[in-house]
Amino acid sequence: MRIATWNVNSLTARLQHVLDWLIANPVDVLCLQELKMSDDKFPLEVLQSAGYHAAVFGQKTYNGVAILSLAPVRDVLRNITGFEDAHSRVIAATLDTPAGELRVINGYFVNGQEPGSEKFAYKMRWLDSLRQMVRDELAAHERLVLLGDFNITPEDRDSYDPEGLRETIHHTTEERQHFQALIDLGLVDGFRLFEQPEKSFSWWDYRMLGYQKNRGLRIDHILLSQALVPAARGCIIDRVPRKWEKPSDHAPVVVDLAL
DNA sequence: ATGACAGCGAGGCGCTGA
Repeated sequence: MRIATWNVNSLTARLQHVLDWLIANPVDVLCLQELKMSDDKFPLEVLQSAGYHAAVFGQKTYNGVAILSLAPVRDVLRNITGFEDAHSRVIAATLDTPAGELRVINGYFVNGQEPGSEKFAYKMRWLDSLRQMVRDELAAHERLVLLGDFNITPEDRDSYDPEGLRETIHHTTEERQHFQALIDLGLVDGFRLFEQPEKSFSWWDYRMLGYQKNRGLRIDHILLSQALVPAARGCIIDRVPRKWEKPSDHAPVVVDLAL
């Protein structure tokens, strides 16, 4: 089965891209971030017509996440257990596969704006709470995927300018320690299980011809629990829709699992 | 230090994103 994550930067603005991409890439699961719409605006019928079930956690204007799945979803959780959050940033669900159940946690991680800011402090608190939730989820679900827009470059090679951007947002030691702490729970970066081209990124700034110059960051990730690693067959970033007219600034990331 | 894009909700620009 194939599982994908894509920050669409408004599902209203990107619905046709999502539908077109799904026709070309009929993945089993597509996790979306930055819906920027309330639940009542979610285009459930058109996605059902495309064959997908959906679990949605929307929000007007900002944030919002959803899990689309060919298989029905159950045991849906919204936001981080035990963490009061005004933002809709996390949705978790269980799917049944031929090989057994699979837990999926889809996150739109906090941006953080600038180290030292109140938003950065919120990002750190949010990451602390997320880690506790993932720890508990892993204890309950051996086969688990944590994916989404992490807003963290795990390593220097995940940035177009690691020296110039050192200790700026997405590049700080603190953020990278949080990423590593998630890995230390027993997760593996699916993308790095496989040989990848240098300068592989998943986001490019709209400004200053960022995409054309490949000035990007790899901040969208798919982490696999140890039990899933033997099933991993590949992981790619699909840059194709980033070249479409009026694109999201993020590209989809797709993992192929032999499940 | 600032702005460059884009989307949103206003409301004829400001906020946020990364």
